[in-house]
Amino acid sequence: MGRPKKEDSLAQQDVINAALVCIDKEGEAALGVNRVARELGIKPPAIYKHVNGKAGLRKAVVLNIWNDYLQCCQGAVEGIADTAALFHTGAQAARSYAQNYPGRYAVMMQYQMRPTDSEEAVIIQRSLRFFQQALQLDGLSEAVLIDCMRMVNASIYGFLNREQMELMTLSRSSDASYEVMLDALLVAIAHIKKTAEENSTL
Amino acid sequence: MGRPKKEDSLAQQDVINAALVCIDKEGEAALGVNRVARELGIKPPAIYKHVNGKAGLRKAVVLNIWNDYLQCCQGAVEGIADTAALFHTGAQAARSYAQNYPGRYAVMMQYQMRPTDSEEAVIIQRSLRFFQQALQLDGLSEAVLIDCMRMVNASIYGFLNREQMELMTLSRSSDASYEVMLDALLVAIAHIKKTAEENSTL
DNA sequence: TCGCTTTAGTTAATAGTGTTAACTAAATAA
DNA sequence: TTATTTAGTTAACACTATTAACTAAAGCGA
Repeated sequence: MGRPKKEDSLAQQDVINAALVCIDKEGEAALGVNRVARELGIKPPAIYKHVNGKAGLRKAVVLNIWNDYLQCCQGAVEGIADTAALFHTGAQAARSYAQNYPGRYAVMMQYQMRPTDSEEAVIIQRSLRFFQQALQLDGLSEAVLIDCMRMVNASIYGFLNREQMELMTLSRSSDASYEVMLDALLVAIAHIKKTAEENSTL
Repeated sequence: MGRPKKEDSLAQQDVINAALVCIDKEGEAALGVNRVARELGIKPPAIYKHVNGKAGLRKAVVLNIWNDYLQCCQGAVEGIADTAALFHTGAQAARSYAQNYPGRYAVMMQYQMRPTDSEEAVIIQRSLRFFQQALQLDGLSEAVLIDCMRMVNASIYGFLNREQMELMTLSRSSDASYEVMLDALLVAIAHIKKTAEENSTL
């Protein structure tokens, strides 16, 4: 049946890679059909043979970035035993990624993930699991676990976002503020666990 | 000299109001020259007589939303004395605004504020002052104060953002998680203050 | 080998965005 | 009244995303 593959023709991954180049060079706004086609040296309509328009391009690129990001973070914490060290290292890895690839980070975080989409749901699960395992929140009730995860995710995401928005202009080093926040979060988690235990044994 | 004002001609505030209507009806993407002109019943180029293109429109609308938002939050905490109650009420007001006006909140938060711009700098100062006074962090060193403010802002901003991204789909009530986080943040702040004191008296 | 089919790419066209320039008409100030 | 100012217009241009129709090359089966 016809023409299944040719060696030098473009694959979907080539389109994604070109999009990443665009994003790294020019930021989130460079993620568009026309701009990426220009990068590939083809005309815009040809992209539709590899990806489903702008929406499909965005989705494919976002999933790719998320996988890369999670792999980075997972790799950074490999082999660490101590909980606090694990958490700090993971959080630092996340911040490093955001600083090394600000465009990718912005694209990834601004994308509205849909738990209804099976591929995106997998990523959501993996990303939740990352800090969950880093914090070793095992023997907890469902509600307490969720509360802790929501707080940690919100705080770290929020900090990195405010930093990317260049809203950390005050004299104080943001590196130091981040470390202070991570320590404080561990205390906050301990507090959440403690009050939950108290309420359950009343 | 000519024609200073006419009663029924459009003013800049009319353009901003029309933009707010668009945003409330259709979300952040509706903030554009063409869409707003349609809402006003004029042709797109006429908007340039009142506002400096898309960038000027965005800026004017964002400043307007920020003022409205801060007024809302300030009004909510008026007359409250207890620190914890003040913080909780302020944080709840912020969340209510985000829930009542998701489009405005998205526009406001995605806008890259520039401390170099005098009008935007005023807003940044006011917004920082809000949680600072709500937490009554008076007798602290500059560094500790900044660390606390950065953590609180990051956590609250992050939580509201994750919520708007519809990433709080788990069974657990997000209202409850928010309350738990606010309590935990107060504990975290106390911890930051304490360790700072210990380090300074070593 | 010859053709048939598939497919990556093309051109052309449509609809939407933001923006500038040139013009019109009305309202005011002199 | 006359001159000036200005809110709005139309026309045009440069982008964006997208579809339809076409081209040409690659592979499959005969």
